[in-house]
Amino acid sequence: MYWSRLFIPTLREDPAEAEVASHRLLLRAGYIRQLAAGIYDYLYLAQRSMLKITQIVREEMDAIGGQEMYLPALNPAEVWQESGRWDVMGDNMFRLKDRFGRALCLGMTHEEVMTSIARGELRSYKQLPQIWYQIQTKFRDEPRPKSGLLRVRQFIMKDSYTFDLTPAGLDAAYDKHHAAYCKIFDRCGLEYVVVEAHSGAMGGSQSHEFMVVSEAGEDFVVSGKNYAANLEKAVSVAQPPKVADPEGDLAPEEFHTPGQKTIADLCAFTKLPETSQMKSLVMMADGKPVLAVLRGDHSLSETKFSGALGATDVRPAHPEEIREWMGADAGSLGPVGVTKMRVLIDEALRGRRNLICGANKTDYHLRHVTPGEDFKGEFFDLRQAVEGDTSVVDGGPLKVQKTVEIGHIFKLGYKYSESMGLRVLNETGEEITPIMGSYGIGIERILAAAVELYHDKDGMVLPGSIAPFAVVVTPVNSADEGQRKAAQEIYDECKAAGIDALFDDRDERPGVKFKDADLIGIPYRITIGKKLPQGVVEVVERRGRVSTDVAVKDAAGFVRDRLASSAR
RNA sequence: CGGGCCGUGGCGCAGCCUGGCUAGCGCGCUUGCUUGGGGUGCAAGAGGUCGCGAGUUCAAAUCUCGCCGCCCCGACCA
Repeated sequence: MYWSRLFIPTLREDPAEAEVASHRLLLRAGYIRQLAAGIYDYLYLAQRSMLKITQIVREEMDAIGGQEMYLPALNPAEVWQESGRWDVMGDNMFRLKDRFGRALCLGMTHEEVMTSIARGELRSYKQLPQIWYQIQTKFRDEPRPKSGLLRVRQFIMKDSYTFDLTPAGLDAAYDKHHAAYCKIFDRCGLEYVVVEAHSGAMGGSQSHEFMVVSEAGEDFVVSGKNYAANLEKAVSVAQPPKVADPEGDLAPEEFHTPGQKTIADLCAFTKLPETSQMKSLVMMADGKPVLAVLRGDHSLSETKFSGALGATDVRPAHPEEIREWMGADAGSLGPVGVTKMRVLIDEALRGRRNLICGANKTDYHLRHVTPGEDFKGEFFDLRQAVEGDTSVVDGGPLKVQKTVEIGHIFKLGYKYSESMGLRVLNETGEEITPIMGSYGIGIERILAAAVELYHDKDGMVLPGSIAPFAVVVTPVNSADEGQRKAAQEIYDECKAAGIDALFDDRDERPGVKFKDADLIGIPYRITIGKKLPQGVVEVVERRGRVSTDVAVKDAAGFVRDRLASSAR
């Protein structure tokens, strides 16, 4: 392609509204433009990258026996009502009506539609297993779109769905996807971690997330040498208390704490660290109050909490509810004497003695409170892991990092096949319900995550497999006929060698061409300049800016070999 | 949905507080010359309903009210 004929609107300055690196660079390098909050135009360069990414995804999905389809983004309400998700999805679902007033929505994911196909067509065990996938646009009315392509309202997803006869079959399909995802992200040149995750509104049992560590991310991952998990789900060993508990069977004792509301206040007031305090949180679980008691320096994992209760809808109680149930305001709450609700105690408080907590009387607290003795409750692991905890696997240190989710795999179980009536006959002629899995990859998140991982002050440093072009051929002086001619020849040879090449034939100063090539992140640049009379050109690798002099006739071959060796 | 910032040629910004004359600056864009290894230099140009609507005033980019949009923090999040 000839750059002078292309639409690559690079900007000299950073766009004001872009904060995270990938957003700033994708705009500046002319990959994308914004149409509205969370809605982007993918211009030529972005589209080229996306096509390369989707091609990798397609190849690896096909390699595990996936069959590509293309389903409607416009869905009738009925299938979503059948699964129950018409209500569950709430405001996150874009909804509309057709001219006859029929309810429709824009698909957020396609379990329902895939299941409707399956139940209409699959009749026999002989037809299973199946792996069906598509690469298609999804719509989610995010409350707060942000960070460029990282959190948007319309995006492209590879979503696949598996139908199996048995749980063992699902395990195999799940493992195939796990392996395929690793290959996909490896080929895209990403560094990522795979973590245990919770399955949220998808339903189902087991789930893993594929995460790229980045400050621009919004999901937290806890990881150590032999362990990695989503923050909401991670289990860990808490740091020991900073101060040993007072010994003996001391009775709870009320003391006046005017204006001391937060744990930090109490630490200062009592001269005891956070680990000697207990915090009490009133939660509403499926409409009923439940008290959660945690160590002062820990916070509640709502995922673990709802899991412990088997509850589906969990939220913090409102101030009025707290007053109604506890007779005191948040800031003076405690578990002693609480009888009207279940009390859940975090495991980190097991065996502790004579701690401090609220007295359920505004401006009063209790000291010498022992869990299990001075108040009763059920012990569960309820807390979020924190930096400084140690691993339950090997005792090693754990860290908490921000990450971007690029893929997610779920064992769905029978949720959709059951609710939507998918059945096949088995070998003995009995009706059985197939078991399902679902698996997603965010296509533009791969691009955005790659930019987050690989950039420098001059622009993107994209992996060759997903860069919009593999090489740019740059004559330094466009007025120099010899340089131009040699550049054209090298460009032609690159094309003949099957390299995705770009010819910078613009009548620009060399600085402009170099800056633009750096900005848009093309992995290799062949510079034709002052060494041409000696029959030499330079091949500059964007990553690391390594420059190699090569003979004109060897330039295309050199780049081809470098690309081949860096693949995978 | 709560809190905060912002909205002025394509991009980045100044002007607004303290109302006043042809609304400025840098970059980009067009034309000509020039230059040619890291965003050349000179010259001449084009391009703006100052987000929208009401109000105050002799007079509004500037003051007041309402609305819209966007970004950031939080809530939320397959």
